[in-house]
Amino acid sequence: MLSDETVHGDYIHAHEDIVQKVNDSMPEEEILCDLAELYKVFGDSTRIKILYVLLEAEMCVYDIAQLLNMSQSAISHQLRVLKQSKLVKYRREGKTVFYSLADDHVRTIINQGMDHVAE
Amino acid sequence: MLSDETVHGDYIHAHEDIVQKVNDSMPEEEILCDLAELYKVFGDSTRIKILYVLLEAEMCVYDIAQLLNMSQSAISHQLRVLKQSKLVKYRREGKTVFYSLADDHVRTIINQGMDHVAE
DNA sequence: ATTAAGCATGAACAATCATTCAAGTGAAAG
DNA sequence: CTTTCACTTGAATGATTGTTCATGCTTAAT
Repeated sequence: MLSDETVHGDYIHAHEDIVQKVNDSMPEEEILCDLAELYKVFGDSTRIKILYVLLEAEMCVYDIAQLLNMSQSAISHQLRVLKQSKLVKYRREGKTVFYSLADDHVRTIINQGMDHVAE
Repeated sequence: MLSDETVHGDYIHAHEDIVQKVNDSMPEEEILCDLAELYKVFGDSTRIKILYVLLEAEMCVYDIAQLLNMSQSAISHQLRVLKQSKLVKYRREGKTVFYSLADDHVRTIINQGMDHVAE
């Protein structure tokens, strides 16, 4: 029986050493969830478009809405998500609110993704 | 009236020049949607964990399931998504199927995200 | 051929999410 | 103070999605 196989709990599997090795080098559960949350924000075409727009210039809500052919409410909702994830910041000027990218990190992440999409 | 404002269609807005500039430099709709689709795949904690596991070593479905404390079916479903997005590849050895990262691009994207999460 | 292990797949269900609609702020102008 | 503009917010709704459960497929061994 048992040649290179290992008994572990109730079942048998054949790669105990690998599982052990990987288990040691795994980051905390929470870190990985945060990472997934971050990517989830990028994983919507409306939000990607907004970020792409802001890649070029700071812009007010109404103009973003017009550029993307969407309601100003929809844009505002998504800007809220982007704001909560610290991907954009805003500044008020009279009645108008201007949004812009929070930092250059966002730029890097988007470009990285583009490389993969472009193949 | 109209100082630096511009009439455009039915409404008035104040930043025609910026809108024009951004509109010119926007990639095609389809490219941006592909980009969002890519990030959507990274935007799930189970899939991120799978990718992280494969970052260390190639591994069979059952072992991944055990490592993440999840059913083999759930893992298989997510591996299907990762496969369709060309993020992982597989190789068969007898009854066992070994999965591994498709290329080093995946590694780069994950590390990039980690930088942002770590702040 | 039968059986079992390892994995894939389809339907179903709960949960999450993006948009719309309607109503509510805050700032500036009359 | 009232109105208007730019934007925000909450509830509602339709769509998408991750997991489970049951079943089917592949390979190998008896």
